[in-house]
Amino acid sequence: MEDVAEVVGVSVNTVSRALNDKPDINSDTKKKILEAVEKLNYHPNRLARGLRRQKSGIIGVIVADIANPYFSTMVKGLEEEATERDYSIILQDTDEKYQNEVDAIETMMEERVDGIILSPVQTEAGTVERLKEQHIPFVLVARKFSDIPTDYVISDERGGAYHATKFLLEKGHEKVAFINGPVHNSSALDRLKGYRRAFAENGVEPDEDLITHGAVSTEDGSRFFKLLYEKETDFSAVFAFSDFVALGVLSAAHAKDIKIPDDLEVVGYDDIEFTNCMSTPLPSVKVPKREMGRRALDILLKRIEFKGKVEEYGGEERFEVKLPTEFLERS
Amino acid sequence: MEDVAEVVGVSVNTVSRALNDKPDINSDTKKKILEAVEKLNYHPNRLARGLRRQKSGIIGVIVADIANPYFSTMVKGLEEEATERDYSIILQDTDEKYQNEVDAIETMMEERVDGIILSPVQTEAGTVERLKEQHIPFVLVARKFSDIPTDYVISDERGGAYHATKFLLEKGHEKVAFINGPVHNSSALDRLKGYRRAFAENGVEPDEDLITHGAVSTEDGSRFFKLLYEKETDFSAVFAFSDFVALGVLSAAHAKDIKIPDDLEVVGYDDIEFTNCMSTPLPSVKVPKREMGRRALDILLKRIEFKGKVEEYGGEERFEVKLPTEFLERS
DNA sequence: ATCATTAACCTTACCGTTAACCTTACCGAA
DNA sequence: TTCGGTAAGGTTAACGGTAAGGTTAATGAT
Repeated sequence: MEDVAEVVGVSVNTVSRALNDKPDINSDTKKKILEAVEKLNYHPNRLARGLRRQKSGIIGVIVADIANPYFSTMVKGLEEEATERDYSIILQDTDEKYQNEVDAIETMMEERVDGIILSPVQTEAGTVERLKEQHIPFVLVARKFSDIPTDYVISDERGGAYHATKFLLEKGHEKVAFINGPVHNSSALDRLKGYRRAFAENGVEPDEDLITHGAVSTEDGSRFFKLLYEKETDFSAVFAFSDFVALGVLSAAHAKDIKIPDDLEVVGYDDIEFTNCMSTPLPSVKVPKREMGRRALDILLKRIEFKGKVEEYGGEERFEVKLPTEFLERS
Repeated sequence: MEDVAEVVGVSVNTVSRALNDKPDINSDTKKKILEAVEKLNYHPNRLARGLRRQKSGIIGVIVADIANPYFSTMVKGLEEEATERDYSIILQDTDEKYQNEVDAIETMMEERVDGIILSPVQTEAGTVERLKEQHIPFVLVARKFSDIPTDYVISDERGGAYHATKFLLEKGHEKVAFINGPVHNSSALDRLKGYRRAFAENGVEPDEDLITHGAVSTEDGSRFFKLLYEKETDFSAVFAFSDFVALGVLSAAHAKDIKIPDDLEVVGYDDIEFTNCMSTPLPSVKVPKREMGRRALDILLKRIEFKGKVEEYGGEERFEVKLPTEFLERS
């Protein structure tokens, strides 16, 4: 910046003002400065700016598994919105391990991020509590804690699961197995509620033995299906926690020569791109992943901008966004 | 830091020394300082550290589409390695648009990243030229420029395509259509070489009309397949640029009541998780995506550390890493 | 002619660290 | 005793910006 100032013959401060569209600057001078900036290929130093302004312009993003299209699509939305609004994002992946989440937040605090977007590993809630205590702006995405009030952006998991289950029940299946996600996971819990509601509405009780928890990966899907199948073959449909889990089910079913959808009907969740292209397409629940990312970032920036004004609302106002899901029948 | 210094009764410099494992510090003092750091919940400011050290500790990562598992898995590897080595990563997505790449690099220079990992949009090479000119450490991943020497980490695309094509030829297919990626894309070019080599080795010339370029998405796969099918039905197998493209082919074929693999045999590329789980699994080429990310970061850090010593090797030494691929037959 | 106003700058200090250099007390050797 | 060496610190300046407040010359009103 000093070089630019020297070339133009002004002080560094004037250069700073020119670059930040501040008042008190002649438009001719400004033009000259911008030209010099261009010619010298000058790039303002965001570290220095951040240090002085006490605002890094960086948002921390912590997800459970970036390799999963569910999260990576969300991150895509986040990144788009961030770039549009001149923020950078720092990414960390927890691999669903709580300790990694703790470490990630530590790093982000040192990095002086202006706020955090978090998809929490939900085995413990300590990190979220700490973020609250320390008044670091943050927004949860995809997952929430029902007993801790925070800003969050989720999708209508209950509704999605409800429609998926209802679809199967209406097709005449009475025994619908549910291979659900981990019990601590809020998505899994909400989907279970939707599943139960669909049954309740039909005046039937679901068979509790057909409800299992803990499936995440494709392998889990295969494993859980085999276990269910071996001890209780009395079900004609499976509602899987995710498309990946559903794929595991399909794969295991295929190995056992079970015909889809005649012998067994399977429904997934998340609408991962490919599930539509299979020879027997997998019905699934479409989740607005990208939009979730965008919204979360938007809310976070609101929090950051109005940080001082939180008291105006008694510090109690929350952004609790639930975006609609859509069941895709794929007949 | 000042607070910590005051509590312990030393100067800030001593605190700094304690935190950076520098010499000239008494171990008792150090212990006291670390305790105070803990108690006060002090987090060193990386902005200030970066400013002073002229090293941000941040790596810029630019990919073409983070929502694509190919890239997101790579990023997972990158992130793992970066976290292990105490670097943070800033992520930007170009959406395969060159202008976004230009902007992304601009941002990263302002952010004073210590180096850049780039999967270039290859419609233009200006950004890479500029990175070279400005001596910014960078490593290309997944894609390279054959006419511009740089560090890069890619996979053996030629070999992968060769084996995939050979597989089809050996099964008796003489007419193998190739629905390839964009012509400017180095992966596509290398895969084409592999495709040709397999033919050459068989003493056959591929039918040039069966080679098409420009497919990326599932929709492209469907579209290109339909076009090929309409004007020339004389092929019994398709080698697709990616699993996504292959899915599009399968989907379109299914719509035309073409039986897989009896009427048409399809092979994909990338080994995206799900392709193994379909009722007729899709043969594909396994690419060590995660490993590519890790290696690229490792090389970048070497460059960063030895920045001053490049001259020792005449500034000419390059890291040109080609990781092995593996054809998955999935019989 | 005098003074207040204002546009357009300049000066200074500071953001939180760390590199480089200086200080002090103590110890053993000459 | 005097001196050099060393361990364990302290002091200062600088990294590259920006906020806050001061300066200057021109302008206009009185």
